[in-house]
Amino acid sequence: MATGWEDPFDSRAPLMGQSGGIGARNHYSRLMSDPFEYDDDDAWPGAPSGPAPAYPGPGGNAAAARAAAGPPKWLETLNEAQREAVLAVDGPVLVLAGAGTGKTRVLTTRLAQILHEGRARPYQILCVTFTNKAAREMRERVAGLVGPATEGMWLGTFHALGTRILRRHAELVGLKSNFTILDTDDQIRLLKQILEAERIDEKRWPARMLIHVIQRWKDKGLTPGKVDASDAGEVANGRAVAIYAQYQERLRTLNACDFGDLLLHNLTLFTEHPDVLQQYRNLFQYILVDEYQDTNISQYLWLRLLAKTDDPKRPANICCVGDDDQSIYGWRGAEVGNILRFEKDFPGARVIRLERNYRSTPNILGAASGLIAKNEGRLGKTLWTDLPEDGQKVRVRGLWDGDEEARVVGEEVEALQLKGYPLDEIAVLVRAGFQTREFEERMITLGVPYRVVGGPRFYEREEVRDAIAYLRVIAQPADDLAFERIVNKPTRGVGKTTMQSVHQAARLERLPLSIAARRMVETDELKPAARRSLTAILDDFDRWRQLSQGVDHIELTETVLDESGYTAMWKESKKPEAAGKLENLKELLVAMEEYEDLAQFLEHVSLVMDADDRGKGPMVSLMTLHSAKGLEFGTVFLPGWEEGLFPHQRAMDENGLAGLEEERRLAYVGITRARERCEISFAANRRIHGSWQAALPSRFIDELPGKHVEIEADRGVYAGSGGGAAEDRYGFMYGGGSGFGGGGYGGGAYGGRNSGGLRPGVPERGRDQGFSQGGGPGFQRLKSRGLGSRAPVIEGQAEYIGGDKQADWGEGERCFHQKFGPGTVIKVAGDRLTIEFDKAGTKTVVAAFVERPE
DNA sequence: TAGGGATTGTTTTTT
DNA sequence: ACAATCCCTA
Repeated sequence: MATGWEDPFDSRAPLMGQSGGIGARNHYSRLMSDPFEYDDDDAWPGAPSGPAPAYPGPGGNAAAARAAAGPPKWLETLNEAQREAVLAVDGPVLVLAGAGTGKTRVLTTRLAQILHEGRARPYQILCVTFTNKAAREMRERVAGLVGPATEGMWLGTFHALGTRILRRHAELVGLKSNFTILDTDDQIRLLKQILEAERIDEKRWPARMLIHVIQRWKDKGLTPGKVDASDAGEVANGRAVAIYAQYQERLRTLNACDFGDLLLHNLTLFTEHPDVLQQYRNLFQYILVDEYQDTNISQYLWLRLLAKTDDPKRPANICCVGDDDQSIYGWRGAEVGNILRFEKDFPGARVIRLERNYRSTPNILGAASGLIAKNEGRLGKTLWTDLPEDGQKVRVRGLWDGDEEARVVGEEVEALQLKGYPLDEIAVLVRAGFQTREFEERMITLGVPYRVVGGPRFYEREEVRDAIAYLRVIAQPADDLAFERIVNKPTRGVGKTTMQSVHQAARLERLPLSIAARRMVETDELKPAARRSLTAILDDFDRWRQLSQGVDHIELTETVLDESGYTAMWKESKKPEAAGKLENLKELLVAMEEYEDLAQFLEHVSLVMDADDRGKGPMVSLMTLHSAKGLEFGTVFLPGWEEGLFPHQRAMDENGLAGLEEERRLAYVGITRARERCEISFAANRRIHGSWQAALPSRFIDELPGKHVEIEADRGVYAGSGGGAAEDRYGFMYGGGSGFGGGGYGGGAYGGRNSGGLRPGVPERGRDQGFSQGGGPGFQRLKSRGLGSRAPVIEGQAEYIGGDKQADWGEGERCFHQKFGPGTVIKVAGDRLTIEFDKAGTKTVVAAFVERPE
């Protein structure tokens, strides 16, 4: 260590045997018993009283000179609280950053400040985010402030950073450093095998559910030995812990990790090898954590291990940024408690509140604040803004059913579009993924470009995963899961029975599948046909492995996909999605170019590779409230605010008040995404799982403070269809007038199969029953009058949007639509095509969305 | 071994 | 309604 400041992990120096004397060991032994005790009261070493000693900067003269040149200009544009958060670099700091208060700005500026002052080298900074996207943005923004000085910074997701560390020390936890990272699919397949061997009825204890249980344990930092037996209860006939242990065992033999392991093994590594922990503690002089409210316990423990300094006089330089009001991931193990107990963990911690909102109008802010105030157990913040204009009130609209709701939103979007309002400033945020569908269809018929954010991720698609599986087997012959996945895909006569015998042999000889298979084909154990097929594919793999030494990973992939018959399989397929799959395979090759070699690509594909965001041009965004966190839009539509859907019934059933409060935070997140316009809506009738359900307006609507909200009767929509009752209906709804449709039905919980239809009952909350109707005949009548039929509306508007261009299509021509599949054009009107789809029925769509068939 | 008919469940999502 | 998965038969 020449300078003492090099990152030992970036030089290829051997890692073990450094530091970690006896004194240190005692110190750690105390620690070792503690990290897994989440509830203990053990406190962190306190911050020293008085000003923290300036940390001796390693940056040398250049940094000193920069520091002497006066405060950097970026400080000038910060408000007081922000500046405080940026400058408080010594000691533990918790930044409570409300929505739209410039959180990212503070984080990035703080990083820049640390680098600028020469307090630490980039590699001495650990900065953790939750998503790759956040990490990328952060890096870009910091680079924008201080330039290339960010190189080498440990900036990434918990998992990416955990992986980086784990690869360095894999042997210490029984892995090899080239371990594979499994995704959910692989996990389930593996678990199924274990369940089968254990003779556990998969019907009664589905692998999906058990993997969830195991995951939850991992989230808590619990290895099989640490799980409290009573915690497992009756799950899997009381054998859940044993299964967990076996699962871990199998992972180890496969030289694989699931996502949870990436951190869990880090915890094991750090507690069992204090000298290793010591190195990282020495290394990381500053730790920054984004979205702290979303950390789970294992992440918390990881941070806690790393943040603790060996010198009790020196405080941990850890800065966590978060917002308890935006904690919406409790269901996947996030522990709001982490943020609530920060001051206890780090006595003397400074807590800085960012409350000045730069995003939304006073009305939007007021509505959101009023709503979130109904939650208990908050750290408490009061967002404020000094915008002079209150802006438009938050509009709440009650509508007849989901179709109408989608139509109204569609119309508004269209109106905004005509006014020249940029489409990418518009978002429709829904509670659950399936809700995007009706809006999608609406946008298609209107010809409004849209994008669904957060659909299936690119690398999760079947064809991409298959292709990757081939590569994984090439890179790692021991990768059984990958081998199994593609050994008979395309079908090549290596079926279940063959694989069963291979499995058996593999288990007996404790060999990886592909090795066992190689041995078997050299004997007479298999039937000749199976033996021939299996030999062929094994030879293929041998050949490809050879090839991988000679050519780059792109060429290799091309060859493999071609020679394996995989591409041919999709080319011959008649499935409507086949063309898209081939497209994705090409896309994969393009994506691979970003990586240097196969190993690097494989590393990133499971951790980092994002969904293809090749959406071009301005588009309306459709997404769930969860995926909207962190984003902002000029106009936000929030449909589906109905009891049972939002708040979601299951959230309440499974988590009671805590579940409800998380739903409320979700609503808060939704509203605070909007800068100037926020429109909430709910429908009286909604079709869920095929059957119509009457629904009550969400309780959250009641909770919105009246002075920031306007409840709107959307006349016109029903004019002439409901015998004049429509307008009254809405007046009554919130004004307490007389009823429509007789009321009396309600209870809008969405039940299962058997609750189909409407059931009599009294709304739970004793509210006015106004808006719940009985569906039935009246509803049918409405539908048949054309409320549900789209054609008249569409054609009327086609002229506005489509102009006079005649689409280049002829009637009777065959065509293909990304969403609806193949079909036949039956009518051409301007750029609108009416198409009879083979599967999806007859629809009118914009020609631009339609392609020629292959 | 493969493909078709029955069965089943259907919140949110990152890594 | 719908899709994914499972089981069974050809």
